[in-house]
Amino acid sequence: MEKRKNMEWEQKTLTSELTQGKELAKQLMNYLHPSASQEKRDFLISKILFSYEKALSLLKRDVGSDGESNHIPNTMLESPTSFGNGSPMSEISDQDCKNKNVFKKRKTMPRWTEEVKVFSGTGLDGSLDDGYSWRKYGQKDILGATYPRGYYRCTHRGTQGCLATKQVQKADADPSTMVVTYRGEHTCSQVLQLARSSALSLAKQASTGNQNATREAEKPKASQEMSFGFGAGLRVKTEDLDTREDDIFPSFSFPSTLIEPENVGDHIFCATLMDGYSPAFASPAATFEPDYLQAVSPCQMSSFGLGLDYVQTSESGLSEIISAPTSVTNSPIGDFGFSLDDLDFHHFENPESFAYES
DNA sequence: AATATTTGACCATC
DNA sequence: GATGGTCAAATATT
Repeated sequence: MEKRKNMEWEQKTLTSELTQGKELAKQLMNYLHPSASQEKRDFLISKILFSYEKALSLLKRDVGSDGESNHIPNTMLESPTSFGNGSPMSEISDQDCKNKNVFKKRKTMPRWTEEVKVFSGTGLDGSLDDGYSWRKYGQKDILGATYPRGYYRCTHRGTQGCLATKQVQKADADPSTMVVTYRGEHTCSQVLQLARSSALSLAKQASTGNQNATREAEKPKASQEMSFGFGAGLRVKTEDLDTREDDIFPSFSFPSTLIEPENVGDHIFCATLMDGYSPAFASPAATFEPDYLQAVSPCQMSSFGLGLDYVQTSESGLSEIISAPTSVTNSPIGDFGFSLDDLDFHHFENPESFAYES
């Protein structure tokens, strides 16, 4: 029924992504000549990467073998056999499904979440923009809570099947504090593409040493929004790390492959921060090279140059406390003027240098 | 069963 | 018409 539909859809998406990756790779072959546009190559490469990351994301979600991923929607748990032929899940027999050991963990740990507490100052409130576009789909008075909880999903759910959602709620104690809980990963290309152009720009500057080369080029909308939303001096704090292995080293879709596990260990903050976002610069070993194009999520961008602490919460999530401590006005974007283009390059080489703010 | 989350229809605004 | 909010009902979770 509903779940079946969902899974069929995911399989379609998976096939589509893989097919697209294949087609893009074919296209790339036509641009292999040195005379061909490097930019086009870069573009194709990053598109291919994205396609595969998205496909992997779907697979992880579906297969989710023990420890590998606990980011499994409950909707996937109840009728695993309804997967079509060829699907990884079709390998799982009915008996397996009845074996509690197989799915027990998933039952108790439904979805992975990321929580963000946003201490917004006056004037920013719930409209605080995290760079993604959301559509509100519900609101509910929560028992014991003073303020209602708003439910949002990614605008690109329909078009790109992005399953990310978030909940926004004012903190009981402090109405000026917003508690934002993120659920699911963004698989939409919105952020990726916005960020890519900027990353490309930066990479070029770095490689050529020409600071002005692409300055005019792209000021990604996302980073501008971020500067608007978070620019008023965000603060994020880290607190109670969950002890569950899966949560400390969450598996993740996007360019998580770029993080070597050992490096993740060294930077739990970064690893968890990037969980759900793009961890391109999470690893201390991650170098930033022109042909190493990666997406930068708005969250990351916001973290560059702005003190951010992130909070891993008990609910297998990541929390982020963002505060606008002082007078906050609805300053226009330009007032903050923050964008990747304005960042010093060393920020990328020393992720930890900007990650914390004690 | 109670509560939380999502859906889907409807409406408003640009 | 595209986009996004509201709200009751349906569904999922605890």
